Amino acid sequence: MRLSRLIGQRIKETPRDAQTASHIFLLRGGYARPVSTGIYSLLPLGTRITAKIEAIIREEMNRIDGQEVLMPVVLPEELWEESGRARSVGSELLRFEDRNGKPMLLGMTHEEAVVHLARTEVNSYKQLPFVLYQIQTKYRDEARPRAGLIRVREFTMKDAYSFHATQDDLDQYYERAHDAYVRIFNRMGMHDVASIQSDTGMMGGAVSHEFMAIAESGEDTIFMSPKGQYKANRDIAIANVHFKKEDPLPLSKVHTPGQQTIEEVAAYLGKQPADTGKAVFYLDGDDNLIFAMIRGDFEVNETKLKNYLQTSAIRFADDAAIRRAGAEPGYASPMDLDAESVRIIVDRSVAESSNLVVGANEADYHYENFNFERDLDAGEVTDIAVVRPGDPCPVTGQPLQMKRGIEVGNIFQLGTKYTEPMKCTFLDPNGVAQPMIMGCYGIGVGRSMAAVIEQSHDEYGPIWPIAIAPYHVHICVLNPNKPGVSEMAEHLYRELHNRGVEVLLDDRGEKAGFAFNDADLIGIPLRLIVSPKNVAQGKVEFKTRDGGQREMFDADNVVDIMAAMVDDLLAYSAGE
RNA sequence: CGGGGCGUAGCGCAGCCUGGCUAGCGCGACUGCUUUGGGAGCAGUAGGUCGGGAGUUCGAAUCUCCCCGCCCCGACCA
Repeated sequence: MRLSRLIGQRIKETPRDAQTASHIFLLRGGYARPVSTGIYSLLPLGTRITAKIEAIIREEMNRIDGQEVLMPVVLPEELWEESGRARSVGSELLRFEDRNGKPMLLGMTHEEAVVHLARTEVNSYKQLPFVLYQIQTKYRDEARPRAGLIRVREFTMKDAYSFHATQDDLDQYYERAHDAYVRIFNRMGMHDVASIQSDTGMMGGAVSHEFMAIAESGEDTIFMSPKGQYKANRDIAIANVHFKKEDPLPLSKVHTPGQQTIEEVAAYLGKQPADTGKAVFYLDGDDNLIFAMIRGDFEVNETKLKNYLQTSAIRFADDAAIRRAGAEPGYASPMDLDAESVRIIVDRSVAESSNLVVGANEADYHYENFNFERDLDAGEVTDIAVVRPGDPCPVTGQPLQMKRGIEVGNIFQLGTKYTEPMKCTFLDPNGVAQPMIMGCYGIGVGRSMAAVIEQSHDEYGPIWPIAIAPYHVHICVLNPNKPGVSEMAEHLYRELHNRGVEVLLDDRGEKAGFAFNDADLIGIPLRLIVSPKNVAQGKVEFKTRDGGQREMFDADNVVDIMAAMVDDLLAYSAGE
């Protein structure tokens, strides 16, 4: 490709709307353009990169017995009524009617569609297991798209679905899929990807992992032990905090005028937040009141609480609801509550600590020396705490580290969540109909491209790993009008192309600085520089985008050298 | 959905508070000449419903109201 013909302007100045590295460089380098909030067109460079990412994914999915299919983006709502998700998924799902008034929707994920396929094509245990995957557009009406391609509304996703006769078979395939994912992200050139335990959310199912590209701009928070023996999303992370048990002191009511927050009460009584108990009231989807109690120095993890309560949505309760249960906002106590109208959930931090300050259910009063076992004969004890950086790892006991990550892939064991309601069954050897057991496996393609930039860039632009770079070699031509220069450049361009090397030729004759800066922004890993000075000496200058190598090659053998180098690098990154 | 910011040429911005002639600047684009190893110089050219609508006014980019769009934080998120 000649740069003079390439569509997609480089932009010198940082666009006002872009903040993160990938967003800035995807716009500045001419890879992608915004069309609407969270909706982008890919320009030729971006399209080449995503095509290479998709090719890697295809190879690896085929290697683990995936069969590629293509399911529709537009689906009838009735299919989602069968699974129950027409009701359970909210406004993220874009719904509309076709010309006949039939309810339709845009697929945000394709469990229903693939189950529809599976049940029509497969009916015997002899056909199991099998794996279908597609690389297809998804639409989610995100409440808040952000950071360029990292969180968008319309996006390309590889989604795979496996179908099994037994849980054991699913377990085995799940491991293979996990290994394939590790290979895929390695081959893309992501150098820091963690597979972590995660919440299963609306997908349902029991076991799941998220693949997180570690990056400051990531929107997920991860806790991990220093050597990675334990890794989990903050939503479900646990810590092995030891709480101090002391001899219970007598319960006593103290006057705490105007002191409502944990900080105020602790300071007023000369104590630490860790010496207090915090009351947080929630309402679940059916407006049932939940009293969550946790030690004052912790926060309630709403995901853990939701999972424990087996409810899909909770929200903070208003003061009126709190008073109806007999509690006093700001001074709420777990004691003396109407156990009929409120469900009391007590975090381990409260149950296993002693002599805490808690509310007295009376304005301007607290109790000192609350002890759960002695003073409360109600409540369910569980872990509803948000892990904090430095809390002890549940596996090693070492301080947990907090990191940010971009979720580039995930894998779920769905079980029969979809196959049962949608009657996707097979006949087992005994002739008995059984629901198929399912797993699903996703990778965000555009998000992966953005994640690679987040992990691999400098102040000038992206530094593409060769496996997904839009081209392998970038030829900068300086002073093409001087004798022999453009001839040399055209010769290299032609010969490298004939050797199967993908070459971008900057034939514009721009000033050196201009050409180099564009080359940096395009980020192709290998660069050749053809200039009058080099041509006169029969040389071609070589350098790598990351600055690691810089060398003069003889013009006579530069084609051989470069072709071999590209082959070696590609083979290496493919793990061969 | 809550909070904040922004909308003037392809991009980045000034002008707005305190209304006033043909709405400016830098970059980019186009033409010509000169230049050529880290974003060149000179000369010239094109490019604008000042986000949209209504209102106030002799007069609105500027003031008022309504709407729309975009970005950031939060809520939410397979």
